[in-house]
Amino acid sequence: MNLLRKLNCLFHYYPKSAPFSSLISSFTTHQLTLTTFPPDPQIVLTTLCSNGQLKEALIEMAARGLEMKFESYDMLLNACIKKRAFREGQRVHAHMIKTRYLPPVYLRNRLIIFYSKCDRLREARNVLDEMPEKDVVSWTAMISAYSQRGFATEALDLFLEMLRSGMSSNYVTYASVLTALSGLAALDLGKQVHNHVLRCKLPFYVVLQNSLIDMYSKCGNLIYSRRIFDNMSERTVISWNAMLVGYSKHGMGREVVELYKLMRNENKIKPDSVTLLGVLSGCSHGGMENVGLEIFEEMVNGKDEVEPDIEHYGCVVDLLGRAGRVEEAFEFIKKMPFEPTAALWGSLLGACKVHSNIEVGEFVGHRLLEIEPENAGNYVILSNLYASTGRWEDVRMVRDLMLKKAVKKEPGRSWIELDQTLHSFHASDRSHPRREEVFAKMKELSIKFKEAGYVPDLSCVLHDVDEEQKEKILLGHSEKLALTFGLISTSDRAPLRVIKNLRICIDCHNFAKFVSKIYMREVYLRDKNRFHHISMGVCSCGDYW
DNA sequence: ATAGGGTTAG
Repeated sequence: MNLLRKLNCLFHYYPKSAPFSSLISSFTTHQLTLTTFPPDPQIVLTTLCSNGQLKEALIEMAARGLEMKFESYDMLLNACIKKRAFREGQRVHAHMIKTRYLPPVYLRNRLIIFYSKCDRLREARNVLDEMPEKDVVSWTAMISAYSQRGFATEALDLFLEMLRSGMSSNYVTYASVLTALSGLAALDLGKQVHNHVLRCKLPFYVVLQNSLIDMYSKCGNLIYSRRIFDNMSERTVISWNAMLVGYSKHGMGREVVELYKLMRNENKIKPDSVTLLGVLSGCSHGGMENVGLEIFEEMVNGKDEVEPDIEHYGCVVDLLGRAGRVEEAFEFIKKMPFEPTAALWGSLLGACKVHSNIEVGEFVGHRLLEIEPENAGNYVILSNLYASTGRWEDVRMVRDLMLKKAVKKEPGRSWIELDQTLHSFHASDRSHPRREEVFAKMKELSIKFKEAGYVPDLSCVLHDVDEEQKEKILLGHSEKLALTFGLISTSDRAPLRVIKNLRICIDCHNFAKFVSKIYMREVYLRDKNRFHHISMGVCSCGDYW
């Protein structure tokens, strides 16, 4: 330990670019008083790696050529993982190949983890595919890499491949698979995995329980989440956060605040930054502005509490905006101790749209187009704002700007799970085997709903086409297709659960209300941000989202 | 060389 520190001090006397081995030989002659010289090369590497001196460590690696060992590679890779140093890690990998070193499973797993932490999933997958033998960690590391980055189908495919190969899973594998299912909101599949986990009679793992809480809430079944939460004999802050965020995403402000109070009263687990994000956004989505503002006030004044960071300030902008206090939100942004981010302006712009505040909205919108010109959503909201106040020339101006900048919108997709199968639709999708039935039903619904008072909101269509064409485009929106498909494929009164990868459009939201009212269906719509629970024509989001 | 891979937020 002392030696390490001494070695480290010595290094600073030499130019950093000098090859390491020459450096050592040069000072061994002067420093004979030091205890164990020449130093063990492993200790040299250890020191460099633990100091994060990657460049020097790589020079040492090159100098050692074939003498690199398991421990040396392990050390280097771990340092690269910690620093997310892609280039450096790649050189370590290349060194193994060049020296014909055959890494054992453990080291190959480190390579998979290294590549996936650097966001290089293809490289990670190559390592996995080339492994002569894999263990449970190899598979799990890759599955979780996919799940965490939103590649849910790839994660599931790989999980199936793992099962087929005869490898058995453990609780970490299940937790990763559940994350993938949360992303897809595949409730039935999630339940199946849950059942399987129960049958396996695994011991109690908090991590696994946490991912079950999250899976059920993201699949729209909060009752199950709460049941798991209540039955836990031991909880971590993540358990509380998962439950709080679940209520928040479902717009259940009262439950959020209640659970938060329970957490404070129990006084066993300390809230963290994520807890407060969940509570504040829960108050915002759940229509409890004043409670949220009070909690934020406590954060600002508190002593050993969580210190508010920019995202907490963002929640307050949301809170004020929702309450229609748009000017106040604007002033709040100007006074914050942080530089406002695009996301923060975006939330204010959303509030301006909902409350038709053209003065603030115009300023914020143009500001946003400057700092985030690649985000299509900004153009759409600003254009909708202009449309809602009849400023058609400005609508055209924004649309032209959007065309000029050629911003690409992530294609909207919606899906619905029936009999453990996900049926996915994009706008005006004609690929589904039952498309004819779906389109026939859509026409019927359009007429029926109009009689009941549905007015298509043409301002949701940005294309410059005539009204009839606009209505056609509107009717082809993916969430309407998925809803209609659900309606014709399930029994009367069965609830419908539709998921959309983007935020839901106002017209589709309204359309879903008519579905719920006229067909007496509970409609659960999950969009990018939150859940909409629509019942008898009324939505839990209070029409603000 | 018997661990590592894992859960919440956006």
